[in-house]
Order: sequence, then C-alpha cells, then structure tokens
Amino acid sequence: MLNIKIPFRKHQFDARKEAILDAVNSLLAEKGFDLMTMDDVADRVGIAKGSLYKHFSSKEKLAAAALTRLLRETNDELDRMPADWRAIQRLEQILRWSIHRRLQGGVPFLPSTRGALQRSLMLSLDYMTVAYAMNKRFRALASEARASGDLATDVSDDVIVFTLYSRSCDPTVEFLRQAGTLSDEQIVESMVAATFGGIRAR
Amino acid sequence: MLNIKIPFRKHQFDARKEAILDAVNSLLAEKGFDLMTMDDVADRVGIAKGSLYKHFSSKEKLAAAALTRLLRETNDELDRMPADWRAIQRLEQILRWSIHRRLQGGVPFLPSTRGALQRSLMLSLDYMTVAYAMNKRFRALASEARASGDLATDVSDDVIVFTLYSRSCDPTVEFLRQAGTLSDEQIVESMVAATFGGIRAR
DNA sequence: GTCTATACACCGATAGAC
DNA sequence: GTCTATCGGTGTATAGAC
Repeated sequence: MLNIKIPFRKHQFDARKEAILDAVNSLLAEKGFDLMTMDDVADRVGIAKGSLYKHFSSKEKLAAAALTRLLRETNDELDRMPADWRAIQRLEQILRWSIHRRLQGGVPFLPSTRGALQRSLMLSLDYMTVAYAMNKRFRALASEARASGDLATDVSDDVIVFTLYSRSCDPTVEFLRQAGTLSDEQIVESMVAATFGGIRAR
Repeated sequence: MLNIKIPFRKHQFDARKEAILDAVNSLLAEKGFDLMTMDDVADRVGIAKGSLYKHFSSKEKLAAAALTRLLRETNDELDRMPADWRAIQRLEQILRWSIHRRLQGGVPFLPSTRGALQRSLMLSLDYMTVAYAMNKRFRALASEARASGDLATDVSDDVIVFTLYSRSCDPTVEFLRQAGTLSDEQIVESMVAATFGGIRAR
C-alpha cells in the first residue's frame, strides 16, 4: 500500500507545482519579473511564501521554470501543425498562436536583455536546451521560407526570427486592447497582417 | 550686480537639471524604470542622492520629466521635416529617427502599461499635454497617408499609430545589435523595411 | 542647495515549530 | 512539507548640519 501512496503524493506535489507555474505565468504577464513578488505568487496559489521554496530555490529559478514550460508549449504547437503546410504558413500560425495566448493572459512579458533573470536563464540547462531547440526550428523555417521565395528580400533571417520573437511581447497588443475598438480576433489578425504584410499599401 | 548673479545661479540650476535628465535617459535605456535606483542617478550625475530631491520630488516625477523632454524632441523632429514631404514619408522618417536615437543610447525603454510610473504619467499635466499633442499629429499623418492611398487597407489607423509607438521600443533592436551581423545603419533600415513593407515577399 | 545620516517599508530567503 | 516569524539587504524619501 505504500507503493500506491507514494505516487499519489508525488502526483499532488506535481499538481501544486503546475499551479504555481500557472500563477507565475499570469503574474509575469501582469507585472513583469521585477514587480512580481514571491508574496504575490504565494497569495495567488494560496500557500505560504516559505512553501514556495520547497519547490523552487529562488525567484529566478521559478521564472525560468515558467518560461521553460512556455517554450515547450510553443514547440508542441509547432508539432501540431499539418504536415503539408509551407514554412511561411507555419511562421504565420505560430505568431497567431502566440498573440492569441497572450490575449488570454497566459503569455509573459519581455525578458529584458539585462538583469538577474537573464543571467539565471543562461545558467539553466533546461531553459537553454529548449530555447536552443526552438531557435533552431525557427531558423530552419526561415531559410525554408526564403528558399521558396516567400520572404522579403530586404530583411535578413536574423530580422525575421527576432521580429517574430518580439511580436510575442509587442505592447501594441495592450494598446489595442485598451483602445477597445477591435475584438480579440481582430487584434490578432491586425498584428499578423501588419507583421507579415507591413503597414504600407501594397 | 545682484540682478546678474541671480540669473547666473538659475542658469547653473537649470544646467544641472538637464544633466540629471541626461543621466536618467541613459539609465532608463540601460535598466528600465524599475531597476533604475536614485543612487544610480546620483552617482552618474556626481551629486548626493538627497540633492536630487531638490529638483524632483519623486522617482516617478523624475522619469516623467525625462520622458516629457523626449516627446518634445520628437515633436521638434517632426517640425524639422521639409514642408513638401508626404505623410507616409514623415511617418517613415520619424521611425527612422527614433531607432537611430535609441541605438545611440538616448531613447528609453518600454513604459509598462501598469505600475506606479504609468499612474504618475497620467497625473502629470506637462507629460499629458505633450503626449496628447504628439498623438494628435500622428493621427493626422495617418489619416492623411490613408487618404493618399499609402497605407495598407487591412490595418486600422489605431494599429498604424500604436505600431509606430511600439517600434520605438522594440527589443528586436537589442537582439540585432547583440547578434552583431548588421551595422547600426543596417539595423535602422531593416526595422523600417520590416515595419512598413512587412517580412513577407511582395 | 549640497552634503551625511537615517527613518521606514518592502522583498528575497531562511529558521524552526508542528 | 506547510506554516509563522524573522533576518539581512536594499531602495525611496526625509532630517538636519553646514
């Protein structure tokens, strides 16, 4: 009976861990890393602050775990796409998915290129592994799309990849939501149209 | 002789005020509002922290003054443009100017839509006045450009204006600079090309 | 007005009882 | 493993001497 109870407890433990990451994800979206406090996280999950440290040894590790999970989900979304889609189609869809998730409150902020978090991310093997894998896939899609003649000739692959990363945390989304003139679906399509087609008349 | 010395002192005072704003601008660009401390500012200017409060009564007021000066300069840049330029040309040039300034370290970060700073900005008459004026000019340019058929039909004026705001603090710039494959001038032109022409082949 | 010193609050992390 | 209580450090803002 002990070999039944142990897996059960472990299940409980993992479930709480997921709940913590959910809270962190939404808090990162709301306030960003610097303004998010461990008290915020503990309050939202409904546990004591001290208990958080039984799961994650620091605030940076906590955020790294949340971001790692997010990157994994992005990879999963890429896996789910139909096999016959063109590269340009996949790139467009992954942006659409990102903005959609963000509007639902699940996708975080821009991790600033400086500061303690960035340093901690670099030291996280989990994070770096999945980040490297995702980056590789994006670059492959970019060069495939370029080979098919689907990408603008006056922007390099670097610009393509970084632009798509950045659009995931573009404040335009917040502005448009606050303006209130567009539905969520219209916001997503406007952003995709502006990113891929530009804002100048064609 | 007193009426000579008083304006001189006032001149000294104002000069120091400008020096403080310079320091704040570069610090905001480097670390953002949350991570910037009053000690940082005082150290960079070379004065004591307490003295800062003789010029600005709070950290938020300090940042608001720096951002207000930046918006004024943006307005000045719009004023400097040749009278015969088309609206689309002006919009393109103001983006080019923004990114150029940012690469030189003078343009701040993304002011997050939440937090103490945003609240303080809303209460600042100076900031709101110049922000409102600039917004008005941008909207006028957008609708003029649209009337001329120079803007994409599938993005609204809201999207045009907010997109240009957001491109001024787009992390793509940081990424490209870190990648090191493009010169500053190439970064500016890539961003302008990607924003106005999009990343999809035309 | 500029300095030094300090009050006051907040936050990350830890200790120790249960 | 969860809780309460607290330490140590940092940051904004102020007080008071000069």
